[in-house]
Amino acid sequence: MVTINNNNFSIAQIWDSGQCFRMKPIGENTYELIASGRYLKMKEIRQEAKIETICFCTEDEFETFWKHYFDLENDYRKYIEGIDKNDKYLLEAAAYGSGIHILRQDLWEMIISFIISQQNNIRRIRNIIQLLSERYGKKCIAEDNTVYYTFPEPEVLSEVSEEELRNCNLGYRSKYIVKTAKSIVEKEVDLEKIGKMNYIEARKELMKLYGVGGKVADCICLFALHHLEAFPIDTHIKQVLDTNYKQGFPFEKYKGYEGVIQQYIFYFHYSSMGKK
DNA sequence: TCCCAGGCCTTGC
DNA sequence: GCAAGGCATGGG
Repeated sequence: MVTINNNNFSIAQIWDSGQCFRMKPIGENTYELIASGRYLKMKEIRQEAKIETICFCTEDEFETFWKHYFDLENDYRKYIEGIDKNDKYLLEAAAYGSGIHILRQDLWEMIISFIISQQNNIRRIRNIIQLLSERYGKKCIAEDNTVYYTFPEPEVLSEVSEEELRNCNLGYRSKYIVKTAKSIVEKEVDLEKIGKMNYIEARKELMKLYGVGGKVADCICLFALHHLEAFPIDTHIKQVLDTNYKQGFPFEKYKGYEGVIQQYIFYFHYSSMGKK
């Protein structure tokens, strides 16, 4: 068991902000998470402004994997402190989501997850990914005997027919996934190389995948490759920019961490919509 | 019933 | 190069 003492880290907010589709609440302030074949149970304890997060894993597993995964070496206070003091909307958004971190999720999993995300809502995306994992992932048993399923490998999805995949409620996205899985297995698009590219190169390379456009590529860059300068513009962000930043959003003020700012805005706006 | 959800692809100009 | 239309499915 490991305890994180960090007031700018809230597993509840990270779950709620919809950047990770394989996290879910399993009890009061308690969440489970499946990432890169691992299972983690976490509990968030709040006392006034203090946040403690308990991770039910060994010190070794925390140090070698989860710490980096949650980007805990990074102090997010600097991002919030860097916000324009005259920007009331952004100040409020960042205060609301001050516990958000940008996770370092698996590249392949983010590619498929955000292909699924298009024209879709977060609850439905989660259900689809759960179905995919149950049907095409590996069944595993955690130390506390919880059964969980890993995210399906590219080789597996590349062999599934488009028609069969449709049974996971993927709709028209089914063909995107089969084609994308094939181009990755055949290394037309090389994930290892993408991992070493900068933001601009990686984004361009990802857009070679069938079903990956600019917005999805930006999400992959942000949530898997940790290119914090990526600023995905989806329907929520577009609404905010159109109503609160009619003169244009001041990207130049947040150079290098535009994506963190994006997440504060997304979470704030998304929460205000009553979360469909 | 219509509209929308973390858009993208194809077509037509 | 760019604006329209189509696309699966479920929930409000």
